[in-house]
Amino acid sequence: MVKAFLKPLQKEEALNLTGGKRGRITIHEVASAAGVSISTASKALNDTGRMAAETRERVKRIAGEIGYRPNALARGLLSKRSFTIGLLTNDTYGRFTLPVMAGISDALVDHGVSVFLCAIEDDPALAQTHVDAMLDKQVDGIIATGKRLDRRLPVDLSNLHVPVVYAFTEGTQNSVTFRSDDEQGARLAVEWLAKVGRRRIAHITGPEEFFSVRERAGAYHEVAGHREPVLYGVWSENWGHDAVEQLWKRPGEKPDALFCGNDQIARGAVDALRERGIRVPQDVSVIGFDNWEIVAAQTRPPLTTVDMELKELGRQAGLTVLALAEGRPVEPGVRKLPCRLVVRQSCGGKTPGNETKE
Amino acid sequence: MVKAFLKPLQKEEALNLTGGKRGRITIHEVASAAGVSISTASKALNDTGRMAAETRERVKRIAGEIGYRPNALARGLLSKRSFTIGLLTNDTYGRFTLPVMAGISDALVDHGVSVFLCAIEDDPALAQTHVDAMLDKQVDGIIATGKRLDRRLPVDLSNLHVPVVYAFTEGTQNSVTFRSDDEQGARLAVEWLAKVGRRRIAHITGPEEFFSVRERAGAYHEVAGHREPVLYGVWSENWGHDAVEQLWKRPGEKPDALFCGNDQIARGAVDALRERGIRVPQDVSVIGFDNWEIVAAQTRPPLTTVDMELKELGRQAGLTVLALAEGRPVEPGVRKLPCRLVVRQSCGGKTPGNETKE
DNA sequence: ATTGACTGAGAAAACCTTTTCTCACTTGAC
DNA sequence: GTCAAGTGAGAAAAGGTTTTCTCAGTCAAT
Repeated sequence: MVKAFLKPLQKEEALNLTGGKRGRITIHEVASAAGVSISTASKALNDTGRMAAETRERVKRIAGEIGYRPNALARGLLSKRSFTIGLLTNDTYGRFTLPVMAGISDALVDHGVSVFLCAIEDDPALAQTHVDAMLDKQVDGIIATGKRLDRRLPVDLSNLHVPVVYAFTEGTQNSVTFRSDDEQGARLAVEWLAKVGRRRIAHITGPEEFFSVRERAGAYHEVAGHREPVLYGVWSENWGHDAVEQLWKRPGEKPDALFCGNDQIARGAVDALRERGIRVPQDVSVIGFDNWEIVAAQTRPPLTTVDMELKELGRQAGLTVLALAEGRPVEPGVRKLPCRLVVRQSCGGKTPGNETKE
Repeated sequence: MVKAFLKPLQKEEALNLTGGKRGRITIHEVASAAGVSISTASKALNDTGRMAAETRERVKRIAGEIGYRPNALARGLLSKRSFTIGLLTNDTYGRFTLPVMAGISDALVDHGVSVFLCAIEDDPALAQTHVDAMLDKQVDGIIATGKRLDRRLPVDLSNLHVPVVYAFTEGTQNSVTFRSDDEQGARLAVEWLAKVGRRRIAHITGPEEFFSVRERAGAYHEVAGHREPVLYGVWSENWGHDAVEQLWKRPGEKPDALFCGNDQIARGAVDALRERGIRVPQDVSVIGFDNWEIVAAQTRPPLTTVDMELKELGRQAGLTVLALAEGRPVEPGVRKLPCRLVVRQSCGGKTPGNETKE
């Protein structure tokens, strides 16, 4: 590769950019190129004020020609709007944060809003540092997101003077919180199993102290109708594997379907069934939760599962924080967004094409 | 939940914040509270200028008491430094981006730098929109990252007037690019297999058009010494599974070790071996690549694999873009960062404790 | 010819900091 | 008692933009 230092290169760049004058093109350049004052230039570009249509057009044309772009810092200083929001998350691995982030970005990019992503582990000091940095940079709002519905971020966001929206994490009093409707999602799963003809549905899931685990288990009991005990455990493939061992060692009738608390558990269960020579989906149907592509789509057979629509959740959180930033009224409270069933092959039933979204 | 609208709530907040005067506390408030001019206040807070030690202390104390925080927009307008950088990625799933992001953030948070995350799918228009938005916001620099070493992002960053650093994606002439040393990583893997006593090592990997696939295969040939053909395929568990079928259907001696191009392939291979009644690691050692925890740690047995140290890569990219932003000279070129072997159980050999980092 | 309304455009203030320049005052030396 | 040097602190400009205010000029109506 080349040996030259980068410093001189930058100088070259600066040179061929504005022909000697350092820095970016400002509205002053536009004004003088168009032969008007900066106030007129500003008004022309923003479609405000009064002026001859010809003048307005000329200014706009020239601005376009010389590649003028307004300095958002200067604009923000005056308007008190930075067109920037902060996304705070303690989900290091990004399983939940990334889809949420994608949704936020998707919803806000058209409004010219950019997103600061701040991954605070579970470190209160780090979290505070990031929040302070964001506030210093005059973010228009903050979205807090996490990996668990029933846990708070390790930082208090309740008395900031910018709006805060919570997504997939527990919010404060009088805040706006978006979360998935786990009850409805679980119902979707169990109803699907019933629809494909299953009657003896077992439920293998995560730790009972998770709120969403209890909600899903509640819906399971309600829909399945029987009093089959729920197998609580951890969120791992190993647990799914072990739970199947337990179930099949028990005397009496075996289940003909497994509703698993997440895709990893489902995957472990599928593996255990195969090891026992039980066919999925012919002998037993297995359904997961999360639609974590990397797990659900790669399992053999690919998992039918419940998608929490996190991207949509992010989209709505983004639009809401924007609304609050613009002073539009928003009703506080918890908003539950419906889940969606993704049919693949692990339950049998009709598979309407390739159901993998995005 | 409560029925009240959020609008009046915000007003309340604004009220108890500065006692009637809307908005944040500025240096004016500090100055008048301390009985000095704003210039003196500024100099006191920034440890510049000359003044009585007592004055400086008093200003600082009062600033702390009333909770003054300088407005980064105003500061940036003047200093032409926004303490903000942009991270551009086309890795929607975040497998590579998240660790890189974590490293960047980790390295820069102490310098007061925040990071805009922009996920451009592979959409040139979206990418341009995001780049423009970042430039408008006066980012001090941009880091481009991707999911493939030998592919460019769908946007030209070569003539920006802010520094650009490439991480885990192909850069332009005279740029700074950070990437993992796949050759060294592959050598690490094969040498480890040799060290645990394996001699007939096969290599199952991804598509040959990937640069990193060719590099790893090259190192494999070199270290393994023999002319065993490489099995090229795709990055999926299914391929790992199928490749084992192929290998074991072939006449002649079977391999006693598999070096897999990524963890997913390794996982598929382990599954296939188990189905054939071959024990891992007693009969065959399997090693992966990527150290994707979710795959590597959940496989039974957990995979020994190669970690590309993406977080460190991000850290260095962050520090480099910062250096460039501050005008410090940086030698252009491609920097290869060494990989690290993560020993779990799929190869046998000694397992020095729990080797999962972070 | 005078008024009134309207039009097009510029001057200046404001946003919040930092930095340079200036100035009044003190002190020590001759 | 004058001068030079040094000290502490404030005034003002700058950064790029938006917005309000002002003003000169035009035109139609009286």
